[in-house]
Amino acid sequence: MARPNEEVEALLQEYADLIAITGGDAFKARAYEKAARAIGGYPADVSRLDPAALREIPNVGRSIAEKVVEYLRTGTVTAVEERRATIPAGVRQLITIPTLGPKKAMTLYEDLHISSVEELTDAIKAEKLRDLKGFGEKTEENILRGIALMQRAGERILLSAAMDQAEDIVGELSGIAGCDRCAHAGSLRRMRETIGDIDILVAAARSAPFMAALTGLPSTAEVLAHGEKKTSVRTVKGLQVDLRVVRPDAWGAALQYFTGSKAHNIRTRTIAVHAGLKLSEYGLFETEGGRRVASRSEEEVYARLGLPWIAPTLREDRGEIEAALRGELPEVVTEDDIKGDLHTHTDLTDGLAPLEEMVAAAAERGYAYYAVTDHAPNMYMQRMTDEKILAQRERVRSLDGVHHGMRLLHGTELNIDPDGEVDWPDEFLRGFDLCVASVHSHFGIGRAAMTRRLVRACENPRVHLIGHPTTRLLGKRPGIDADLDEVFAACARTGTALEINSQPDRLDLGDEDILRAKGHGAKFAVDTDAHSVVHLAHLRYGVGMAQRGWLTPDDVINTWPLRRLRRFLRGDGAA
DNA sequence: GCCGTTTTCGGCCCGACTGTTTTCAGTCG
Repeated sequence: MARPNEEVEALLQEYADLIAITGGDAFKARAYEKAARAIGGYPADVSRLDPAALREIPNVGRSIAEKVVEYLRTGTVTAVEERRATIPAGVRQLITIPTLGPKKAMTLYEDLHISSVEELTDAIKAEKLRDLKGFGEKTEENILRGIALMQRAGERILLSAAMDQAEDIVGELSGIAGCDRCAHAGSLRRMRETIGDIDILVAAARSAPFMAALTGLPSTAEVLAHGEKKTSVRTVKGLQVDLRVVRPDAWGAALQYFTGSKAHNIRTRTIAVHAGLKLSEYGLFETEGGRRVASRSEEEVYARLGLPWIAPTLREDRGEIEAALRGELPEVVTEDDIKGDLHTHTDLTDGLAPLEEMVAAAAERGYAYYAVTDHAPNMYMQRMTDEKILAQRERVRSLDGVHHGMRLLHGTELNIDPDGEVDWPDEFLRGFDLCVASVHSHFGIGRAAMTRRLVRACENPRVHLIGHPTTRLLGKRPGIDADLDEVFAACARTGTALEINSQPDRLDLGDEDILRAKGHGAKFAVDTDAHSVVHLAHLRYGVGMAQRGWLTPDDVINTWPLRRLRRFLRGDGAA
């Protein structure tokens, strides 16, 4: 099951949505939203907290603490159930469509009895919406575009959500007697940004206990297939899970088989055929006579094909086979290589945790350095001022080196306006150790203007790093329209790094863009953009993207020792 | 509903954009 904090977060968020849709007090809805985020980002497991400790969480008071306790004890909350009963679940689905909020959703339900995305699509096609007050042709177009975007994401879910579910299942199966090995494979192991289904592999002499365990999990909603070698289920969240059980001596061949993309596997099997061999999930066999020549480990299988072990994140047939054959496979960056996070927030702006907690948690991760980069004034809602950021700088300086010698960088996340300008004048920006600059609004200014905007930001000598460069939100918002090749070239020319933002719904840059940017000679920073302590652990997903983009530690500035990083930030060439 | 006092109510992230409207509601960050 998901972390209890996340379950509670989802429940409170749903309650907030229901309040908003049914026209309840907007501040009350906001209060539940804030509490939901605070609990989702709270480091301690809420299911282990008593009511008094729950109220220690910011934005959690008596009423919400009681609801959390009720949920943890009974699995439901009466108040939420009552609201649910007043409105079909599909109406809440409607507000996930971009440009469609609670007010419009309620109008659609009350006036046209629309309570699903399908009904909404039909109503638009029948031109029924344009007669409603507040709706028009443009509204219809925007809604249709939003629906199309959601459907293109299809049934795939975010990498992080799939990873959580997979790790729960692997945890369960690993505890069963007779389990020799257990791991996730497939696109999840390759760290694709979204996941269609989860592949789990077990090595064991007997398969039955594992198959039974999977079908019996509380998260299993439906059994799609149930056999000796393979079992498939659908979870309550609608995700398909395929479990394969193989004998321990076939582990490596099975893992290789179930990890590679289809294209990568075709390549490896073809290599086998040319070598007089046959590769399957059970091993690498001689075509003549059928003797098994490799199967125990992936390394053994690849070696017998004349290849080094290839990192799972590279197995997409994007040139990794050729590179391996030439002995030019990159030593991709790993989570262990990352020496610090260069884009993080605190509760001075929209983060959840105070500076001291973020810094302490970062130090626990073993970082050598850590940058605090709260929002600058042009994100008006954050109400940043010169005084506030300078006061924070004093606090940052006082914490420098305090935890395990971890060094602190004081930075900010600037807002790139439509002209490519940023928040503060040059003189004030000089006071920061590090400036991230990001696009947060005006997404539709046109390709030429957007390209110019980003290039100008790169050319600003105070800007070190372009945050979430395309500003895409997976399944919600496409990336900006810009000539990215021109932007990447500007980054390489000016010594401005590109962020690989690890937030699971961003993963921005994505792998294809990373490959292109690397081709231009740009450098990168893998950051979490953490708004709470728990977000710091999202780094793994950004590292996954970096690997899929073939990046080595030398390409990633926050793997570098602080001295080299500082040279880069000062603009001394490519450091 | 939460928070912080000005201790028990009043304020709560605030401005911009879009598409509707004919002066503004809804959505977004």
